[in-house]
Amino acid sequence: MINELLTLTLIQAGKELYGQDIPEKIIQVQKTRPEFEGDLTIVVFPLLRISKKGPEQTAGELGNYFVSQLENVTSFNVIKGFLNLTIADHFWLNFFDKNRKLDNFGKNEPREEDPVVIEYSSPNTNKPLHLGHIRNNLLGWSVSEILKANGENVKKVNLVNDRGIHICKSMLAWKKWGDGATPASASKKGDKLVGDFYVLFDQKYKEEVANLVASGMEKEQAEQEAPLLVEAKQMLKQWESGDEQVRKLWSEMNGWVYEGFDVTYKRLGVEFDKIYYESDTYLLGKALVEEGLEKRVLFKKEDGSVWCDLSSDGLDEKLLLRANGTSVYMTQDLGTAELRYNDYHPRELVYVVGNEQNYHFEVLRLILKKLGRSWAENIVHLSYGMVELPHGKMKSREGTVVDADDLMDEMYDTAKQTTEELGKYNDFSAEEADKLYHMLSLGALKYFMLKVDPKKTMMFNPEESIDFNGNTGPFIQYTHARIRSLVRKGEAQGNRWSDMDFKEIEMAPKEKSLIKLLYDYPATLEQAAQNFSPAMIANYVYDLAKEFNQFYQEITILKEEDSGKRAFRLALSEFTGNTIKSAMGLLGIEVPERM
RNA sequence: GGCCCUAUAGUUCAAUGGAUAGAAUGUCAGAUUCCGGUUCUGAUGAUCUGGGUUCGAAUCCCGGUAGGGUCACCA
Repeated sequence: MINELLTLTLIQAGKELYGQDIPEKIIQVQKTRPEFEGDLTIVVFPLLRISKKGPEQTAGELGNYFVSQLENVTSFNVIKGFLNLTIADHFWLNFFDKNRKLDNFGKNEPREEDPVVIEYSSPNTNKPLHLGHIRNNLLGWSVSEILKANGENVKKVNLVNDRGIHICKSMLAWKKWGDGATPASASKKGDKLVGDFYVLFDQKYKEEVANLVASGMEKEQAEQEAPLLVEAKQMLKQWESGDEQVRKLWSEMNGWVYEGFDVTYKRLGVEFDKIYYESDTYLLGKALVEEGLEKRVLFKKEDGSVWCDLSSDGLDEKLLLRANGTSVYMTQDLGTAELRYNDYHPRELVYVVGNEQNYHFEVLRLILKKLGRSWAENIVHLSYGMVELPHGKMKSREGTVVDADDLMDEMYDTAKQTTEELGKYNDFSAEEADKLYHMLSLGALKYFMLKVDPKKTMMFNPEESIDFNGNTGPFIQYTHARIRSLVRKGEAQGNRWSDMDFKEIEMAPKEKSLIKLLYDYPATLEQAAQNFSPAMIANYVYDLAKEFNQFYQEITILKEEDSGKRAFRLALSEFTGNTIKSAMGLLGIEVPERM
């Protein structure tokens, strides 16, 4: 890497010119802004205390040193405190030649080490997946791929919340009013069917509460004592005590939900190495609570409930077991974390969970530490922002929830319509066309959601998300298709470039800037991995596509008369296309050969 | 109210403490003897507010304003 070389040389310069050690921290090597001459820039302001001279003079002395010491630095210029270095063409061409044919350009070989376990998706089984889950799933999947590409040993896991009062509500509604309906009989996805009964429960429950209030009961009491809720709670108890009838219905309805989820997951293109179910793990947390009581990390109140006192950490008391001995969310999560640690001994346990649960994870880590689990420090909460709609938050009561399947359907239709209007490839078979529309619609959706910094709340505008112009997935997919078309034509024309040597070629400015951008891919990938940020990849690949389009617009390729230049440009195009494909792949986005 | 997070062109997003804050979209004006016009070029337009630290602040610190999250024997 040229940056490291420059850094080392600068340290050497500090010794030779000023007799001092330059701390690496204060060295800043950055890309030269396009409006200035040069390729890489060293900011000299921080070095003034080493040189004890003015910025211009320091930069000048350093510039001379670089040129005299490094063959790859051909010239320099100084503007204010910025030392702009020009890197030799043969350096860029050498990079180009060495990397253009690699199929793993920018990626690292897998390292043999303890895994990074990434939990994402984590659905409840009482309702279908919606827009919020989509951000979660896309993020989790993409971050996993980015870490893998960076050489990490990654395990993707899902934690399904398959037990609790919520699923009992759906079950109860189904028993009362379902009339034996199944996904097959209702012609409905299983998750949708179960979700419908959850909604139905809520309606009927509210009616009951309203009636009770009308007959004179206090609202609070009515909410507690409504027969439906009492019955649902009863059902939960039956579930916990292993009642055969309840368990049977529970398995059956959850089975429907999983079939439905599988369809959505498959369409989204996500998958998992292992799926945990809370029904299997919720008891483990109780063992940890026992341990905590013995170690006096936790305490029991008079009513039998168990708590953790976190006031010395600036937080409140946290409930871990209810007075009736049943476990809560935190209890389950403690157990799941321990199980997962035992399963994998991971270097890092990453949880892709919305930022509304920041407090939860702070507490989780604290309690595990108090229990003496040193690996609690390896818990990383990849906390992402909420997805908002132009008219505010999604609210199920107001019917503004954007359903995942519906959204993908709409995007598919738009992709189809847009492509048909252009009418370029009417020779596609129905099957090919279907595949293309799928590719484009998911490309638009995934790119739209992943290009935003995960930490930030994002605005989801359905109309803009299916746009095909500007900073969008289809724009990049189009660029790729165009490159592939170019390459095919280049080959058909009889050009051959794979074994050619381009070290002596003279680069046009647009060619050089494209190569320089390609050079950035490995470092970008590394940064994206460090920051768990698919957005960095998305922004990079957009820049790359744009840079290519400028090159393409400005420079003749197939009609270039010099066969060497023609081959070089085709090779550069092919390399760019491959890098676009690679980067988009990390976002879970496929790119077409034709569109 | 306590704690946490956020605030950048009309809008949606960028910017390891570094040069004149970049894109997209919108609006206006242009480009094709061409290799795919879902492209390219130009114009327009922004750091919430007041202090502080620094050679240098959108970025770090303090106060204010506005918005969001969270503080359940829900998950």
